[in-house]
Amino acid sequence: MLAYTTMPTQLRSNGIDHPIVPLPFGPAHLQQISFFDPGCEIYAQGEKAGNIYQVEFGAVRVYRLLADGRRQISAFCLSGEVFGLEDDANHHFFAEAITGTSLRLFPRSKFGDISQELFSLTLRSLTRAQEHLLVLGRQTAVERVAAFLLDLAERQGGLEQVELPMSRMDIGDYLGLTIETVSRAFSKLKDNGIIALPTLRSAEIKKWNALQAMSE
Amino acid sequence: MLAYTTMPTQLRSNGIDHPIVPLPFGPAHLQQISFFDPGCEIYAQGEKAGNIYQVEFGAVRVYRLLADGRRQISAFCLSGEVFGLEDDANHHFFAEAITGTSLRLFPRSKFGDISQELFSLTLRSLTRAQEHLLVLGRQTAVERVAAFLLDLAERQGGLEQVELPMSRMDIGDYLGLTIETVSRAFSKLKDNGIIALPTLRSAEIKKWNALQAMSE
DNA sequence: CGACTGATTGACTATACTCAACTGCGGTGG
DNA sequence: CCACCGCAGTTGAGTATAGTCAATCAGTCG
Repeated sequence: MLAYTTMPTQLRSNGIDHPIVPLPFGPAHLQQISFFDPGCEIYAQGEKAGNIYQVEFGAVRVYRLLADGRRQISAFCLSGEVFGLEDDANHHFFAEAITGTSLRLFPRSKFGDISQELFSLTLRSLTRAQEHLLVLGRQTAVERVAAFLLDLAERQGGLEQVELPMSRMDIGDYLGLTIETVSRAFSKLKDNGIIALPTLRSAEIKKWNALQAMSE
Repeated sequence: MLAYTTMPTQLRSNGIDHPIVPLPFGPAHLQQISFFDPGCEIYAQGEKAGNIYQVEFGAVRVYRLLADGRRQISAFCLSGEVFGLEDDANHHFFAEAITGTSLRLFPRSKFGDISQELFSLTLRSLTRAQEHLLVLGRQTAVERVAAFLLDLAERQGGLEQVELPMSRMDIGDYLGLTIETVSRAFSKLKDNGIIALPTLRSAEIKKWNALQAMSE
């Protein structure tokens, strides 16, 4: 549950990392790199928002909580992806490392003008959130899981082997489902031969077309 | 179902409009104003995205469709609010006027640099979408309707009289519910004395605290 | 090897959906 | 001005999907 400023080498490779495209803004000497253990908090709701974060390797969940503990994960961030953009001085969300995670920090205050790149990243986040609204508002459990797997597969380079750094609980809280329903949806896809589940934390897409059809 | 470039005067006042804050970017001579009849399409999914739109008066729904016709409304836009921001050359969503609506158009191509204001608007849209994820993913039907009414009330200036320019179908497609469930939720809130429904297209908030409590 | 945690499966329940009947508001025409 | 019509909305009954609670299984780490 600690953040490091030196790199614990055993964290370097977890199978799902690939070369990232560094963010094109901000002078390099202003960028700081930090390491987070699994479960480690990156920022909390209400905290002052000062940085933008890019994942070097690892995975991050960004989420909100209701008073009674219900949780909605709004995004998983993988290598090369960016989070921490807020419309306010304070964070409205929590961010936590899922696995051992390395982050590149960009202090907002040090930016001069808003770059076209930063704007594009924000628009991409917006589109992603809006697409996810369709999933949560209008899709069944199996459709949500199918769409989730396709999304992850695409973000990991389109390989059929998909790594799942997050728990079933995380997936449920992302898809608006319980862990049992997530599990049943995985089982159904497996029973139909559409996916295989070689380990708990990976999936193999066997029938892309069928999965695509299920996600609509 | 038509768009005008002159103003049909009978559309001017529908009770929910208040003075808007004009967008602070773009020279005035580049801004164009258009009028849309109820149900009129403003843009379609796949269409080339060239403009940003600000609502002068009226109301707009922005939505996506699944192949089988299931619809998810990602946002309702009221006076002063902005939509049409896309991360791509083409629109990913549909936008339609709900009531008679006047829009101020800002051609993207005519902007020079990305202004701080435009960036802020985008971040606000992003936060709004992410907050809505929590509603769709983790709240019950009554909680969704309560949150919806509070949100509308706040955006209309915090008055207890809330105008509902959209149909129950629209509300359902925004909240991920059927019209029947929306109707039952309204009735439950009414039966508990939390709201009144003077007409089909308006609601009166009687017990703010109770409504707030129901929305969590 | 054993204990612990996370995941799966099963049985039952609750919430929201579907289908259908009915109500009432709003608009039109006599 | 009132009566009628049509459609949006409401209400009811039955169903289906996902949630809850509980038991079992599997993978991980001492």
